[in-house]
Amino acid sequence: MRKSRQETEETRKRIVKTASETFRKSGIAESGLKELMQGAGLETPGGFYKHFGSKEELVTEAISFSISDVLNWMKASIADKPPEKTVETLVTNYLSPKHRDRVSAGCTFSALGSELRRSDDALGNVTTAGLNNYIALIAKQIKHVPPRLAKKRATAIFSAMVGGLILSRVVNNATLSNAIMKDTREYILDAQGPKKRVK
Amino acid sequence: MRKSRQETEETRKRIVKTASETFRKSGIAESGLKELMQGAGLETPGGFYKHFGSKEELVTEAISFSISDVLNWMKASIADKPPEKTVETLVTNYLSPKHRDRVSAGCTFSALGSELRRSDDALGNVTTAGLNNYIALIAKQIKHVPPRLAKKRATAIFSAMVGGLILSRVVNNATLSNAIMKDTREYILDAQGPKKRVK
DNA sequence: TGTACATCAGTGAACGCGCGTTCACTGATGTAC
DNA sequence: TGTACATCAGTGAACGCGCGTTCACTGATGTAC
Repeated sequence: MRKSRQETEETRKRIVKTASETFRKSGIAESGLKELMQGAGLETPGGFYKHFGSKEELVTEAISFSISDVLNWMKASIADKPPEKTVETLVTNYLSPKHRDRVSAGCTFSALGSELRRSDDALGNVTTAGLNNYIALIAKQIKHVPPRLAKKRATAIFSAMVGGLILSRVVNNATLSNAIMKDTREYILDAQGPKKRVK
Repeated sequence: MRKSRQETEETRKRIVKTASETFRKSGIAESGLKELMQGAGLETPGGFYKHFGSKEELVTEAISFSISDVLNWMKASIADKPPEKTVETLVTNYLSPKHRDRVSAGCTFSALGSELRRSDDALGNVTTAGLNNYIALIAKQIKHVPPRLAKKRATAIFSAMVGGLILSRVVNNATLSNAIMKDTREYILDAQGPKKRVK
């Protein structure tokens, strides 16, 4: 039952997309190929190897996809905002119950941060390049500050965003979870905001 | 070859300690019982069930142990410091190459953050209670500010610490890794410090 | 205090299970003329 | 444009492997008298 070139290409894309969502939701080691292939609409895991050489190869591609996907989502979210509101929009959307509760469509670093540490070279390059893009996007929104300092601040802000989201998901308690997001959001926006802060 | 009560107790403690280190280093799913038992000095995995009912039970106890252990390490690190230096000490030690490179002895939230999300009730309670203790410890160091605000700030600061450490470990590039820690450290201490900040 | 028996920590082999991967096969698609 | 053949996406069963867990067994430790 050979498939047309277009169908083959679509299947491949579906496998990558499904994998990127399943990995974020359940973890990489916990996501089996059988499950991934069924999620992509295939009956059996055997067909996987017509598209990829190994699971590791899919992991690299799926992580790369999800990192780009979320970056595009961030860019789109600020496209129609006035320049002085873009940092606030990025931070508020990131540290929101909606993002927290949609792990499978959310930020890769928050979803898989502690697993990506144990990655091979190819995947390490993908995550490193991806992180640089996120930092650069945030840095570009920080005005009235030299670019070097903007980048340093953007790095710290993204650290707080990732840590806040991870902790809000670890916790057993809805009130605490919301408080973590709110406190982190306000901390960033307060430090960032136009009003003076003393001490 | 029955063991004495004291030996049995020591073996149990060794299993918990080894497991807490191996989990942090390699992940929970990736750490097999055979490996854990050998790390604790036992020949075979069979003896495990004389100490624990299941792997899940050990996971809960090992995570609980490592969370307390790191909290004690933090408390000890500031015991001999003047009050106005304790926040700086906590942040600087946490966001340091030494901590980054010693995953197996380091903070549980940074080492396993994205895996702890998928935990059962018992483990969820342990991590939630643990996180509250970390936040309380930091909050107690923030002087000249009402306790409610100190707790909010401590929450955000710990988010930044965890996120910064995780990102510094994900990255492939030593320079970037060090920059993430430095930028996050300075961001926190600058917002926290005694000198005025405008904008 | 000494002896007889019960307990149980740890061994080592085995269990079923799901994993990633391989492979013979099918039959629609693509290619050559 | 039509026909004959080659290609290959996907199926389904099987592979070896390591997982968590179970269990009969051993022999030193603990208990009872």
